[in-house]
Amino acid sequence: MINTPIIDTNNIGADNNVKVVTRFAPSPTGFMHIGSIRTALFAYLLAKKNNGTFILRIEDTDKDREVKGSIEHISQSLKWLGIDWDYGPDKPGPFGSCVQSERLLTYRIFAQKLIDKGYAYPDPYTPAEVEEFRKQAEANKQPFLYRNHRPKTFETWDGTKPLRFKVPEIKKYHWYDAVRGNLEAGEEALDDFILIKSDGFPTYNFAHIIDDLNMSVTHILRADEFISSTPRFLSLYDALEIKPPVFVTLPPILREDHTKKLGKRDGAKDVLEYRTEGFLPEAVLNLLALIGWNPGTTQELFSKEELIKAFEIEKIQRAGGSFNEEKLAWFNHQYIAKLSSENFASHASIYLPEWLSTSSPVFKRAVPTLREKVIKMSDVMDILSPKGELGFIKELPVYSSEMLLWKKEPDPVASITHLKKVKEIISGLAEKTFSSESIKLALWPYAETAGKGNVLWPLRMALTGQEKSPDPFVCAYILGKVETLERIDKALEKLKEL
RNA sequence: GGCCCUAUCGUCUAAUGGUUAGGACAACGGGUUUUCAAUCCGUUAACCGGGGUUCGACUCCCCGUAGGGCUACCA
Repeated sequence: MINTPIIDTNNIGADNNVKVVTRFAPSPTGFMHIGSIRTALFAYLLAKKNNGTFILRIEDTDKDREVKGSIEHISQSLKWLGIDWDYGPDKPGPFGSCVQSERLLTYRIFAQKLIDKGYAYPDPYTPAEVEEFRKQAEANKQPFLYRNHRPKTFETWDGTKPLRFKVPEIKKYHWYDAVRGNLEAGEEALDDFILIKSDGFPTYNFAHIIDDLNMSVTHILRADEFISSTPRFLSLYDALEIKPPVFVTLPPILREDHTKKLGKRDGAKDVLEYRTEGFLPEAVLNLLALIGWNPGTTQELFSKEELIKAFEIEKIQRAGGSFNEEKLAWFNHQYIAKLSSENFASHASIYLPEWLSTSSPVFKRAVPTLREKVIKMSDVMDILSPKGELGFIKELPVYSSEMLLWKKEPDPVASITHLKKVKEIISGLAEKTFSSESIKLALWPYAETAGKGNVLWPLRMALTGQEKSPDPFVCAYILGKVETLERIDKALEKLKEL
């Protein structure tokens, strides 16, 4: 028999009066993988789309892997992206704590229930003995199944040995996944897995099921490595006589060459590294949302609110995708372009060199240009560095007088004439209305008659002394009238040397 | 070894039996331009292979192939 979805996978809140509850359940390992964040995002979107509840649950049942400060790290990562939770480590729910290490009693209670039903027993073997069974099976090219070694009679569990689950019925399981459809697995997928470890902590396999039950989770969103273990979960659901939630399996995020899953060693970054590099949360969120999901339209740019509105389980993809930093850069550029001057300044502030503050007039005049050129916020460092496109702002670089001559028509005498005329025109401009537009407007007629290259190249070089820069009008505006005229004077001196 | 999942341009993806296989990033070319960038316009580029089913398959089925995952007192 094939299980059908228990409830409509979308719009449950609206249709069935059942409140959608999703959760993101990371382990505190100190690293927030981009794929984990994608899982969190989808869980969040599904909950919010249905006016449901999103829970952040910390699965800290493995003391060896735990890294101090991880909860703070996880919280910061999610907050940065605007993925906020209704219940979390800082905010217990009606079901109690959202930190598994603080829920040990609950797992004990359910463990006892299983023992009472005859579905759990202490593992009588030493780890070495179990390992031996495993090796034997491997040598015989057989799948290792602990249940083949299940003791005939069960001892009383005193808590010092691992507590194992006794699979109620060995059978082929069929189940429904909201993304993958009908799935199945053979009997070898079932085994007497460990419920509670000898250190008293539950395993993931056990704890997450109890928590999802207690927290009334309706949809489990998770990566596809859990498909294989789903029969185990189902057999546990059976033993506990509870209905499983809706399984929503997300496609994996692979390396760009698709040779393997994107891991730390393949350059997978912690999500907060993107913040450090100057990516906006909107851009990261947008890109992530589009890996493994899309609205079926040609829309690419989505705000968080638009994502919530558009998100549908049916549009989640089955095949694995990859995280493309070039596209992230494009998204980032889009979002930076939309930033107000004030917001741009606050984002840029930490990357600014010491000589430039966000409150300085020069910076304010440079903002539109910076905003246009920056791909990621940290780029402002390069752009403002001595060799950067706006490096000339701090001070006029040393340049040779020959550079003042336009390559196509190198004429010192003409250049002096042009620069003098340019100086005269700029001098006549009012400081109040000094803008790149007004400067261009004033200079343009002369530049057109005398030749744009002849006039504008020497001017740009006089102001910047460098090969690459914005156009001379912008440069003059950013420098201000006084500085502009000073630099032109210097250039005129240099030209006389020729 | 066993079990499971997946397969459209280089990348992210659309298509749910009938399309000139669409969009985006990247690449390339062009317009604009004193330079670089930005911007605008355009071009190149894909149904993993083989069998079925069907009047008709990217779409459904089977077999290969390739990739991924699980096979822990990790999650």
